[in-house]
Amino acid sequence: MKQMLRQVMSQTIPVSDDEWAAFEPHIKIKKVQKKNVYIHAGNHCTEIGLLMTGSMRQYHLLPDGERTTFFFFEGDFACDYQSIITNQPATITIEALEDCEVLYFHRDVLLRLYRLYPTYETFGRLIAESVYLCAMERLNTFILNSPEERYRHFLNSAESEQILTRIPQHYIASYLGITPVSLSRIRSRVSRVPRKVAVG
Amino acid sequence: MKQMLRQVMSQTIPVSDDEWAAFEPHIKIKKVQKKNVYIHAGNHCTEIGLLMTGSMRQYHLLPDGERTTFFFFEGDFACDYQSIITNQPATITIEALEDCEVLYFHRDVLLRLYRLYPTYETFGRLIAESVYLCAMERLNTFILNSPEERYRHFLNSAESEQILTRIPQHYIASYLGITPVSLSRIRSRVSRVPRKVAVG
DNA sequence: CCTATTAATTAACAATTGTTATTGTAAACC
DNA sequence: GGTTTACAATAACAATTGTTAATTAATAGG
Repeated sequence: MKQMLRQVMSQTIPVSDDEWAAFEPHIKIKKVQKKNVYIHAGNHCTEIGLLMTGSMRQYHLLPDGERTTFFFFEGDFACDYQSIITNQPATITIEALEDCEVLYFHRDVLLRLYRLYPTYETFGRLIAESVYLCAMERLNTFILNSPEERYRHFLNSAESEQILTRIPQHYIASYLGITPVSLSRIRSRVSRVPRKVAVG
Repeated sequence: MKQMLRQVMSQTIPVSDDEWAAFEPHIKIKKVQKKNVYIHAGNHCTEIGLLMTGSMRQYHLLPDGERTTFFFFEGDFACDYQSIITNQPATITIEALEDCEVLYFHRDVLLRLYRLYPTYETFGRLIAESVYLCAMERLNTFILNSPEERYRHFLNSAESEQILTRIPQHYIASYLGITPVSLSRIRSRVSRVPRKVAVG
């Protein structure tokens, strides 16, 4: 079971047996039932979870409702990474959309491993870098594209596969930064006209 | 002169004398004149520059024009960090808005230091984390706020000080994800009405 | 100092999105 | 199975932004 975490980490950097031995005892397992909250906004996020089964939704609570900002599936690390980094209270809430099984460990375990093993420090850097790349890609779709372009872009992305089949549409709309009504309109527009292209 | 780089790095993590000695010889200086391009989109970005004097603008080239996505001032690291991380061609262009002096070093120098000194590896992680935090903060203003709210948010941010005094408004508009015309309208709206608040 | 160029404001109109409400559909629960 | 609840599609209207163009202001160069 815990080997799954080692395997996921190995996709980033190989972990030797003794490096793993220093980590393995600190890994725990929990279940989060559908509709239950895994990370609470306002609390300090101290644990990092690897989603084994199920799916989760991340959202911000605003004066006028919630905005969904991310989805987690099998093999994803679920946490408020900003809270992990800064040790400030979480600004987002993560809730289970399906029954979930989570491997998790305490933030401090990772910080200790950073100091003890160069491999983990490198792992930490590579994770931070890859998470940065994801953030920039997402940021760019907001800065460079209109909502309709963003939806088309989303359809062509690798992530859309899972999301389209497992996530309700109004959460997807929120994730794309628009209202459910607007997404529905865009969808009907997109299905009628393949693409708007300048013609010479 | 080069000590300035050491000082900037020390804000993140202290660098010992011999760690610095391994780095210092690889640091070079160049000048970039106003309106000249420092990083070219399409080229591999292999150098990381620390801006000593002057200011720069980062932008994407799109079919229908350019979108300004960042500004650099004294003490900022100027590079296409995505290109540095992935070793893929740069997607952004960086040009000098004022005459600039830049301390710079090759990407490979940093990668070698990562392997040789844990301190630099840790530095690399902390930089990646802090750059991630910036990206997320910016992303959130796009996801959670309307253009007008984004402008108000920008006015209250620390970065706005420098930007408002040294950057032309149409670049700021682009940076906020709107047209110059729209920013002008928002400004006149904002100056007339302090804020739109729900009243009971 | 004057001119040429670039930037910012304003206005009018088009296009898109947000908002609210209604209808139809699907899922969940008893 | 029938009811309730949640979800998606559609329509009508308001609000905001994009677009184009004209005017004014500021800047740069000779």
